[in-house]
Amino acid sequence: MPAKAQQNRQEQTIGKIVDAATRLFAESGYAGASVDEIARAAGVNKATIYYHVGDKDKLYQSVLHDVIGSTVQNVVGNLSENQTPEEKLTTYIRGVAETVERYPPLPPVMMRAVETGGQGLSQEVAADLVMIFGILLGILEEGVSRGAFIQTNPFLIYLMILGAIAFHKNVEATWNGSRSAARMLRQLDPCLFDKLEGSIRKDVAEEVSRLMLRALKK
Amino acid sequence: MPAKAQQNRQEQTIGKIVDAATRLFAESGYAGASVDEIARAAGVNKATIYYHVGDKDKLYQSVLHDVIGSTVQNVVGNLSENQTPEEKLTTYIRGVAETVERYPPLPPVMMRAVETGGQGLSQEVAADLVMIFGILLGILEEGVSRGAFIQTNPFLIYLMILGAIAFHKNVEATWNGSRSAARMLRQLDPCLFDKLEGSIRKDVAEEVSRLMLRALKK
DNA sequence: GCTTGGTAACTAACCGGATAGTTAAACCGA
DNA sequence: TCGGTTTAACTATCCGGTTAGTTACCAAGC
Repeated sequence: MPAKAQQNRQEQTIGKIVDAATRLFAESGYAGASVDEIARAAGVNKATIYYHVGDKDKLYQSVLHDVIGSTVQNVVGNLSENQTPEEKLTTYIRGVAETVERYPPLPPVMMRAVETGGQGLSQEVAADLVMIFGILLGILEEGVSRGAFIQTNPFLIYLMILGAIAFHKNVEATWNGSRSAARMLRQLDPCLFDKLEGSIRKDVAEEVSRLMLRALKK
Repeated sequence: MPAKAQQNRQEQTIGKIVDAATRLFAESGYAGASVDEIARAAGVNKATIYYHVGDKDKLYQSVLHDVIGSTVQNVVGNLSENQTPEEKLTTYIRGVAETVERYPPLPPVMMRAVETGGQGLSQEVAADLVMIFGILLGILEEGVSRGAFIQTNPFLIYLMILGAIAFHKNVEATWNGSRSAARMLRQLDPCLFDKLEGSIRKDVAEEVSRLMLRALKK
C-alpha cells in the first residue's frame, strides 16, 4: 500500500508536532510558546508545521481538540447507564482526574480555554467543551429529578470540579518538579509548609468526589 | 513640603503604570502584554516605567503584589474574632468574591500566579498568597477542633473556592462582553445555552458558601 | 528490475514587524 | 540652576509567516 505509507508518515509528523506544541503551550501559554521552539522540540522544520497544520492559531486549536477531545472520550467511556447519579458523578470526576493524570499538559491548556470564555475557539473545540459540561449537566439533572441531589448552579459545580483538579494537578507538578517554591515557603512559614506538603500528595479525585457528594446530596 | 509633593507625584505615576499593567496583564497574560502597550495605556513613556518600576518582570511582580495584597487586606478586614467558623468561612468567600467584583483583572492574574505553582514569584508575592491560604487554613482548623467541620484537605478547599470564583467571574466577563461565544453555543446547543445563560448570572459568593458549608459541616 | 517523471514532504534562508531594554538629551518645579 | 523626571530615538533580538529550492517516495513505462 503506497498511499497508506504516506498517510502514516503524515500522521506521524503531525503527531510529533501536536505533542510538542501541547507541552510547550501548556508550559508557556499561547503567546509564550514560539513556533520556532515548537518546531525544534518536535524535531521538524518550522515550515513543516505550516505545511501540515497551518498557522499558530490553527496549531493551538489542534492542540485543544486533541487534549479536550481525549478527555470527553475518557469520561464518556467510563460512564454506564445503570449507575446511580451519585456513582455517575464519582465516575465523572475520576474520569477527568484520570485524563489529567495521563496527560499532564491538559490542565493549563484547558484552563486557558475556559479562561477566555470560549473566545476565539473553533467550532470543533467549543463542541468538545460543551460536551464535557453537558455530561455533567445530565448527571446533575437526573440526580435532582430522582430526588437525590439538591438544586444547584450546575455551571458552578463544573467550575469547582475542574478548578480543583486542574489547579491541584498543576500545583502538584510544579511543587514536585522545581522545589524552589517549596523551599521559599519553608523559609516563609515552616508550619504551613508541612501542612501543604502533606495535603498536596493526597488523591484528588476521591477527595473532590467526597466533598461534591456531601455538598449535593439531599 | 517639596519632597512630599514629589513623592506624591511619583506615587501617582507608579499608580498609573501599575493600574494599566494590571489590566493588560489580565487581558493578555505576561507574554501577551507588551511594555510599549502598557506605557501607552498608562499615558507614560516606556522609559518612565523602567525608571520608576524596573524591567517587565519587576512590573509583573508589582502588579501581583498590588492585586493579591488588596485581596488579603479585604478578606482580613471583614473577619472578626467572635464569629463561628461557619460565619468566618462565609465571610472569607464573600471577601474573595467582593475583591474580585471590585477588581475584575484579579482572577486571571491570580490564576496565573497559582498556575505556575509559585515559580518565579517574588518573596513578597509568595507571602501574600501564603497569607490568603493561611487564613482559610485557620478557619478550617478551628472548625474541625470545635467539631463543626469534618476533616478535609484544606488546600483542595482553597483551590475549589478560588477556582470557582475566579473561573466564574472570568467566564461571566467574557460571556457578557463579547457575545460571540454565546452565539456560537446557541447555534451548537440551544437548550444548553438557555441553562448556561440562566446559571452564569447568579450570585457566586452565596452559592459557593452554601455548597462549601454543606460539604464541610458535620 | 530499472529508469524516469511527478508529487508529497521537508528544509534553509529570508522578511517585515514587533519587542524588551538603553541612552542621552530635554524638561520643569523648587 | 540644579536634580528628579520625562522623553524621543535608537539597538539588538526575536517572532510569525513565506518562499524558493531540495529530498524522499511511489507509480508508470520500458
